[in-house]
Amino acid sequence: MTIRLYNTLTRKKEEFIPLEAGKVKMYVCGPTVYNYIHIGNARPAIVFDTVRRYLQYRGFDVQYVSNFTDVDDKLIRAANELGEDVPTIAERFIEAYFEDTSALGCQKADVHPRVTESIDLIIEFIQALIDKGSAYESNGDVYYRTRSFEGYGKLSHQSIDELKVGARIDVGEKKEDALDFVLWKAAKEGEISWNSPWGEGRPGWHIECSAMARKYLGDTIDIHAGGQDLAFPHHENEIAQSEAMTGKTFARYWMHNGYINIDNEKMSKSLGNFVLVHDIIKQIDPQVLRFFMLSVHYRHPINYNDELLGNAETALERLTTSYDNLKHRKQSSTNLTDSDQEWLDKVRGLHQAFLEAMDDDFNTANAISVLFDLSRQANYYLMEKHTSDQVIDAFLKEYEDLFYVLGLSFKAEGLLDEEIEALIAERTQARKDRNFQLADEIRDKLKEMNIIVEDTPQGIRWKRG
RNA sequence: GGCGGCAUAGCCAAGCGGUAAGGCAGAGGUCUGCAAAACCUUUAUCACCGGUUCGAUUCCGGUUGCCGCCUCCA
Repeated sequence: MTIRLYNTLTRKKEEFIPLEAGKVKMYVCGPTVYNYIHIGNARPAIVFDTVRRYLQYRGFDVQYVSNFTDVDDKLIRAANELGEDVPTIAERFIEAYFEDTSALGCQKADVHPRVTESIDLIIEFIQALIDKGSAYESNGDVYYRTRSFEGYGKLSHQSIDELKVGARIDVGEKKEDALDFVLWKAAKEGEISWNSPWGEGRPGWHIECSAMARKYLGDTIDIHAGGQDLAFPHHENEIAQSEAMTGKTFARYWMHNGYINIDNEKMSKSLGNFVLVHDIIKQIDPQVLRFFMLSVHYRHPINYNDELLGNAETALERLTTSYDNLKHRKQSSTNLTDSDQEWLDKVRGLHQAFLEAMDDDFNTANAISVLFDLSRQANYYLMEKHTSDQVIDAFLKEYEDLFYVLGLSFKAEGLLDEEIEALIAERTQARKDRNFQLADEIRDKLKEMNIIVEDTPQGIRWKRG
């Protein structure tokens, strides 16, 4: 079995073969840290975290790098508006980024390089491009000579002349050609800046990824990923910079995730429909957001609204309830019986189905449907009079493995305090006495205390509401 | 104008040559002291028109309707 993934470069699903057997070098474009991340930023974080987890699960040693753009126009503007300096704002939102993505089940990258910590590197990179004739200085700015790169447009599949139609030249820019893009921006009065061979200034946006990817992952990386909108011009420019620099293929597989719409409209500031992760996870379990995003194939657009999120919550509960019920039943399960082998085979079959789904371009939608198959089988099994530890454990382990790969987890229910224990005992006695009125009163009382009790043939089962 | 994507049940969403996975919602039922959980039953001529094929939701062409990129953007 091999993993196949859709490569934007070739517009085909390709078999994934890393450059170096068993190792994957992966670079994911990170956020510009001038605000809390919105759910659109969360999608690549979640999707590519899942890709990483799956590759690791399949035995690859994954080196995962994701940058922070901690200086640019948006940050400078935010700094001016808030009356703070750029580093302060960047630091605050980098911390917030880690909080938010961690709540969403995303693991930290192996390296999170920042532009402001990579200035020397970037300057060297730009200088090398100038030396090779790929870039030129102009009034303190440095531009990339786009037409000098033969393959320009190969990722977005546009010819350079068609692109020219949409290219723009800002007032004050001194480009040789409309398609040229900036590598180094001369500082305006009072702006945060660094000294360079071309005077005070700061890096342009695209150069940072080329420089940092190369430093941490080498000349050629396996997977380069980001939002769909980054394909052009950002990724196209990265290719031009990096390949002009090294003469080697920059990234072998390009992955791009689709957009999120809010009530069928693009999220935008002008519409005022931005949903920040920071806000939404106060209202819902962050896992629900993750589950919701993974329930759609990563390349397709997702529509977001409260109702859909609510559906996802109910759906996820179906899985966690099934898991909890298995755990509860384990207390009364016994030894292996003759028919158990059949169940173990079923679990194994579902495991294979999960791998097949994920091998096919990380089809998490199908992978999740396998989880529902697993819950159905588990629920069937729980209908049996006798259950064995071995089968229950197999189901539990399968749940845990698959949840882990998708970055989901089960809540630990913890222990009950004495008061609640006593109430449950009292209710059990009341039911034994067939005093159902009292039993129901206690059940209501527990419910008010956020404890839901359920009666099963194996005794009381409780969960937090 | 150029490049690309999408159109599947009330809603969401897989499938992409052999007459439609899964979830949510709805209806009916089983189980239960009542519930809950669970299980069973039930809901689709796959936008439209042509073509290729023994056979198309799935491939090709066209039509219509949405959407994205080409400019900062996940």
